[in-house]
Amino acid sequence: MARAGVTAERLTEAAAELADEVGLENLTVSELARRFGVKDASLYSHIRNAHELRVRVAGLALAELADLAAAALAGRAGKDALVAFAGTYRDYAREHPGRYTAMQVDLDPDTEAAGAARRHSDMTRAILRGYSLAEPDQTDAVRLLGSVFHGFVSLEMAGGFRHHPRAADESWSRMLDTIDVALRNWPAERAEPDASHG
Amino acid sequence: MARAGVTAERLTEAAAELADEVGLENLTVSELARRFGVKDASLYSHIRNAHELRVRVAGLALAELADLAAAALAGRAGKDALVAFAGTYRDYAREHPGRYTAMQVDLDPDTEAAGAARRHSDMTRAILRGYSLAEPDQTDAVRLLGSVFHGFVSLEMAGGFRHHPRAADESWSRMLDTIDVALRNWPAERAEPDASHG
DNA sequence: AGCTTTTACCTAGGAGTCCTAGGAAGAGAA
DNA sequence: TTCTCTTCCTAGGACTCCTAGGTAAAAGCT
Repeated sequence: MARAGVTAERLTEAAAELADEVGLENLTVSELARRFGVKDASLYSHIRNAHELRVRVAGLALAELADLAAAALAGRAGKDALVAFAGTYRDYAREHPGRYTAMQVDLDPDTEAAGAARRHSDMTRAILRGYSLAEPDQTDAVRLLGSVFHGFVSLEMAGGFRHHPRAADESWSRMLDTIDVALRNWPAERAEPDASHG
Repeated sequence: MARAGVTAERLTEAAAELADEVGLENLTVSELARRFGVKDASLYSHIRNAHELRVRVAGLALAELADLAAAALAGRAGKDALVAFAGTYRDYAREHPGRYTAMQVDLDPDTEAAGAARRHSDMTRAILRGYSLAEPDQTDAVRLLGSVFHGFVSLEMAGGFRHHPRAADESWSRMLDTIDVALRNWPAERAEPDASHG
C-alpha cells in the first residue's frame, strides 16, 4: 500500500482550497481526509485539531495576500497605490472567500501568521507616505483604511449590496476617491464644522 | 410532568444569549435544549434546523439594533447624528458579539429580517440628509458608512487593534471626524489629483 | 365533566464529525 | 538486514444534527 504523502503544508493548501469551495464553516477534517484518500484519524499526526487547521489557512492567506499586495504596490505611489492595494484585497476575497474569511480568526501574537499580519499594516503605512501623516494620525489612518477595505469587502461577500441597482464596482471606486480626498484633508485634532468647501 | 413552555420566540432569545456567551460558532441546538431542560429532538418542532436558529438570531439582532439606532438618532442631525449612530453599532457589537456576528449571515430578501436590514440603510440615508448628497452619491455614501462602521467593529472584535498602544477609542473618534469631513467634501465624478491642499 | 384534537415533549436511532489510543506497515538509516 | 521513525490504520467514545413515531399534557368542544 503506497502512502498518501500527507504533510502539514499540503494539508494546509488543500484546506484552503476546500474552504474556498464550500465555505470556511464547512471545512471539516473528515472531508479533507477523504480528498487525500485517507482516514480522518490519520490527519491528527500532522495537525493538532480542526481549529489549528483554520489558523493555518489564515496564515497561508495572510502571507499570500501580503505577497500580492506587495506586488501591486511596487512602483506605485499616492492614490495609484491606494487603488491598487485596495483592489488586491477585494479581488482576493472574491477569488478566495474561504481564505479571506479565515483571516478574521483571532490568532495569537507570536506566530508567523502574526508576522504576516504585520506586513499588511506596514504596507498600509507605506501607502500613507504619499499623504504625509505623522503619528498618531498615521495609525488612525491605517485603521481607517483597514476598516474601509475590510468592511466593504465583507459586506459585499455577505450579499449586502446585491439588492440595490447601483453597481458595487461604482461605489467601490467612489469610495476610494473619497478616502483619497479624506487622507489629503486629514482633519486637525478638533475638527470645526466647515461647510464652505463644497 | 409540566411542560417547559418552549416557543420559537423564547428559543430565539435564548439562542441570542447563548451566542453572546460562547460565540456564534459554538451555538448548538443541544446546548440550547439543555438550557430549557428538554431533549434536543424536542426543539425541532419549533425550528427547522440549526441554520434557521442562526437566521432567527440575525433577525432579532437586526431589529434590536435598528431600534437602538433609531433612538440614538432621535433629535440629532449632522455630525452629532453620525457619531451617535456609529457609537450604537460599536457598543452593540461589544455587548452582543454573538448577535453581531449573526447579522452577517446571508439572509434571503423576503423575510422580515431583510425588512430590518432595510431600516438600517434607511437610517444611514437619514444621517446623510445633513450632508446634502444626491443620488447616486447618496447610495455610495451609505455603503461607505456601512463599510467603515462594520469594518472597524469587525477588526476590533477580531483583536486587530490589540497589539498597538494607540487606543482604539481614539482611532474611532478620529475616523468619524475624517468621515464627517469627507462627507462634506464629497468629490465630484472625476477627482483630480491635487496635492496642493495639505 | 367527559370527549376529541392538537401539540409539546419523549425515546430510539442513524449519520456525521472530532479526537484518542494503540497497532501495523512502509521508508530510511545503521 | 535489521532497527527505528513515521505514516497510516482500526476501534471506539463523545458529541451534534436530525428523523420517525409514540405518549401525555394542554386546549377546545359538547
